[in-house]
Amino acid sequence: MKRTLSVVEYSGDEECMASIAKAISHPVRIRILKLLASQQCCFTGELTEIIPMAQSTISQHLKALLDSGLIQGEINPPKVRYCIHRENWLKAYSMFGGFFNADLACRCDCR
Amino acid sequence: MKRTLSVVEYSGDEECMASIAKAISHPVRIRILKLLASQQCCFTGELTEIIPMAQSTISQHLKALLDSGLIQGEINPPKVRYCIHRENWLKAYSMFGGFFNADLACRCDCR
DNA sequence: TTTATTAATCGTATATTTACGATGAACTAT
DNA sequence: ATAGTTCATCGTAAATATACGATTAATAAA
Repeated sequence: MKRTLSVVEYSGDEECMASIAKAISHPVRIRILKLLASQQCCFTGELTEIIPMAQSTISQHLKALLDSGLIQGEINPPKVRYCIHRENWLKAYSMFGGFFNADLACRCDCR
Repeated sequence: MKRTLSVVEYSGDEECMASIAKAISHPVRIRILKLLASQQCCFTGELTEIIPMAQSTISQHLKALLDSGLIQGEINPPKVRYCIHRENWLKAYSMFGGFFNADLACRCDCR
């Protein structure tokens, strides 16, 4: 992309919110998170049985979730066990909670 | 994209979460929402003064936010006034709140 | 009527995302 | 050693996202 205007600088919070939002911006990643969170399959390979997608695609989505910090993986040869990353999950909870807090929601008088 | 496997079906909730997450998956859209929510510039043109990006790009991001339902626009010629969409904002609040609810966060015993 | 202002939309270039199959690495079991 | 299992990574094709400048549409002001 051309960027002839000055590059916009964002705050750490803005970058962080955006990157977590991006991690959950695909329905299959939401499903994976729900499955992990509800403990239906902390053990991994099950995901590829439950979700009708190529194994490589699931793996790619898991990597995206790992990179976001929302999950963690534990190698348990030859399997890998994925879990919600509790600490970051709670951070996300408060971050989104703060962002969508009702008090912030438009104090203006449009309609 | 090739899709030789069966197409994955998602729930309405999954689709909805994902589409709102996608709307806030770019830091400039988060900034716009914060500006609107904090009432610093409900009146629009100010955004293009505050944010160093081409007017067409800002407009494009506003459209994305409109499509997500998180904001609404009121034509007030020759200007347009944007606002948080209160009702959908509250929906998003409870949706994300429910999703990231601490109780769901990994009941498994990894580490 | 002409000109100015505001904001959307068009056209376009580039980057990123998403999906797949194929392959490779790490480890188990035979 | 050989074969099997599990999962990540590579290569690639197609779709989508992101940025820009140019243009257009709608309205107000002159």
